Amino acid sequence: MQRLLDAGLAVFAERGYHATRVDDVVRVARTSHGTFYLYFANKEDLLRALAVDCAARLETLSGAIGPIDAGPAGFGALRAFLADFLAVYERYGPVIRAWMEGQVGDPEVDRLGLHAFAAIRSVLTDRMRTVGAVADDEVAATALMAMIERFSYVVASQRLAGDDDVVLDTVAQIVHRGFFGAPGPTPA
Amino acid sequence: MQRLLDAGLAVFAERGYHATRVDDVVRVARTSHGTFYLYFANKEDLLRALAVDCAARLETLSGAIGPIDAGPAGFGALRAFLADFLAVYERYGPVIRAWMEGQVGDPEVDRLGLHAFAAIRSVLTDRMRTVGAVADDEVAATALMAMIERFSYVVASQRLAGDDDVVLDTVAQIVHRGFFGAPGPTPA
Amino acid sequence: MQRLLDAGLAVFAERGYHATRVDDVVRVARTSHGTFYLYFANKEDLLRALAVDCAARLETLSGAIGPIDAGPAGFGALRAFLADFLAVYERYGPVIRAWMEGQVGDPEVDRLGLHAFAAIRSVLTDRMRTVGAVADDEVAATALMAMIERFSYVVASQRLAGDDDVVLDTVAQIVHRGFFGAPGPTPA
Amino acid sequence: MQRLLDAGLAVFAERGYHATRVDDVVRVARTSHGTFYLYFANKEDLLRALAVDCAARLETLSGAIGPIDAGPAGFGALRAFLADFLAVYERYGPVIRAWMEGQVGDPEVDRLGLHAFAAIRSVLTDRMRTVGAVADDEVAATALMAMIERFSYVVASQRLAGDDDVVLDTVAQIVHRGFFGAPGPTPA
DNA sequence: CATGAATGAGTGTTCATTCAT
DNA sequence: AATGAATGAACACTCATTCAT
Repeated sequence: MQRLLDAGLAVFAERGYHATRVDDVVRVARTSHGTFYLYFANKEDLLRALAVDCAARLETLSGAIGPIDAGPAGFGALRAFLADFLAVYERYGPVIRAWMEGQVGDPEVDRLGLHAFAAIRSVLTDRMRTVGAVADDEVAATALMAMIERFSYVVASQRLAGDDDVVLDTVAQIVHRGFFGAPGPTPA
Repeated sequence: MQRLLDAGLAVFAERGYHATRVDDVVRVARTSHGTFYLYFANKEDLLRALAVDCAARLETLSGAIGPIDAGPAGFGALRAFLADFLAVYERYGPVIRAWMEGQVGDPEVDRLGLHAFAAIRSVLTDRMRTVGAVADDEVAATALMAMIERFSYVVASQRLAGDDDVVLDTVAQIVHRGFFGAPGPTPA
Repeated sequence: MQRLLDAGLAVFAERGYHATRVDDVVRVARTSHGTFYLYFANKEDLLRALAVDCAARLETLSGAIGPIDAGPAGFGALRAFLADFLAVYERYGPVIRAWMEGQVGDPEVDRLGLHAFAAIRSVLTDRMRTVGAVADDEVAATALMAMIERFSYVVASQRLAGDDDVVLDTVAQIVHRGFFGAPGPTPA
Repeated sequence: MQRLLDAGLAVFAERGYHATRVDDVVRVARTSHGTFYLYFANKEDLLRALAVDCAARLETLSGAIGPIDAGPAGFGALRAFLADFLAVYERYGPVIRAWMEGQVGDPEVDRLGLHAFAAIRSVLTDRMRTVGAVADDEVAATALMAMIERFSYVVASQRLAGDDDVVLDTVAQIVHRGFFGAPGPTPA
């Protein structure tokens, strides 16, 4: 049931996965405990369902990453990817955080996360492979994902003052230069 | 008491803060429940004590950050800072993760984390202010901290294959170039 | 819920408030811990609920006290009040004892008790004020309540051998004469 | 050890027997847990020791009760007894309350209390037996003791406003008239 | 399909008691 | 005799899960 999925995301976002009680989800979804267990085997299963949705969204997103090179077009592609990722994070933040924090305990949830992130990392390393400007592509891609996740977190939770566009520009700039050594577009 | 602090870090690292039972900590420390509550008011209080220690370590660390400029000396200072942070993370990872994941609920723990990270961010933005190469210093410092924390996590949890030196070089390179636009030392 | 209230009274009566474990109440009520906490926030809350009921019963009772004078009618009114109080005590003894022993720690329970007893004391002093035969009305009313509570206790707990009617007569006699100096009805 | 006995009385008086922790007693007595268990087998044993002392005091007191008749001399004897009892209560209140509330669980404590009170009741019924003015001597004595205990409690805990002499007079008056039907001394 | 009262295993916390020093 | 750190059994309370309606 859609209302339960939405409620789950809302409560996970507010309290975190471990601290949310099924009771909270049920109350926010304006339904009953019985109904919850009609659609989900248990609390973990709700997260699993959300993880499936999120993974699908990220799949689409990673398929749409354009070639990232040292020039302005590459910068644009990178910035677009960051913006897309942020959009997914705004809805599926709790799922992505559960993946990054890696302590849910459910192997299926972990698997979905590892798979989704591996796909993105693989596309990114592929798109940026030509450069060879960094010592280790795998490390670079991991660091990049970490940075993107955190930046999405601080933006999504409004812990970072400032206009979203400037934030996106700044992060894209750092990443672009970090990976290509190119100066990138001059900051406004 | 030292045994309890060590056990706390070990179990928090393995299971995560929410999932660790006092019973686990007590078993690892080879002591009893009674003894635990002799030294700590409750589970949160153990994390608080660890947070105090960790904050002190980070305080020292942030005081030792040298000037970071576009040249090789700046690169060295940055790499040294990353290495130092990683060393702290290797012990206090669970505390730092609790801070980043921000869902412990104890205001004192939060305060310690915010304070410690603000100190580091402030030193970093100060040391790197002259450059003016990024659109927003605050955003840059936040993104930087996020990246450092995640990179420490993947290194500390051995989720990243590869020699630590190469990892440090790669991350330092990305960061240095990202913030200064300089090519940095040629990767080996 | 009614079963829990009854079980609470039964176990409080048998073991005393402090010594009763929630487990006892639950076992007597033939229900589970979960159900207990569904209806009551904690053990104190159960006592509180009982205290509310008891206070209501005493409220009714104190409203029904007739004018108590030196004559046979006054004696009858007093005896009737004692009998009524005893009836309430037979069910709510543990609550009344908790009030008299005054060591529950819950301000709301204390408030209910003080209020209920103040109401009775106030009616009694009012009804008996005309006499002026005692040095201090407030002291007299307090001593009277104490005597009534204890007498109820020993009767309710069968610690006093003898027919209830004789006991009632004896106490009413002592009280009536104590307050009015009148000989009262000749003991049978 | 005397300091432990004193501390026990102090803490029992403040918190009640069930709610006092050995730790409190030890802290007030400025000694250690080890020392406590050097002198007393357990917490109950402390109460038992205090009960022995209190019983001895009451023994003395009950031996000193003079003949109580309807005249002024009887009133004086009664008032003197009340004053003596109050003096004992001021120190041993917690013990007497433990006896009256009858829920300590230790048979020896109960036995001491029952014995001490039985002695007083027996002396009182003996001293007042000649009168024959009440329906049941045993009931009368029980009610009397109850009244005395409560009156001592409210006086000792300063829950009753007013000069102690007036309180003593009032209670003695009520009791004297209650048991003898005599008007007693005119209140001042 | 939907409900929500009932359940009880699991966990945090307390505190009387012990014993090595 | 005195200490106080250590113990663990006992208890209060929570919350994911079930099932009769």
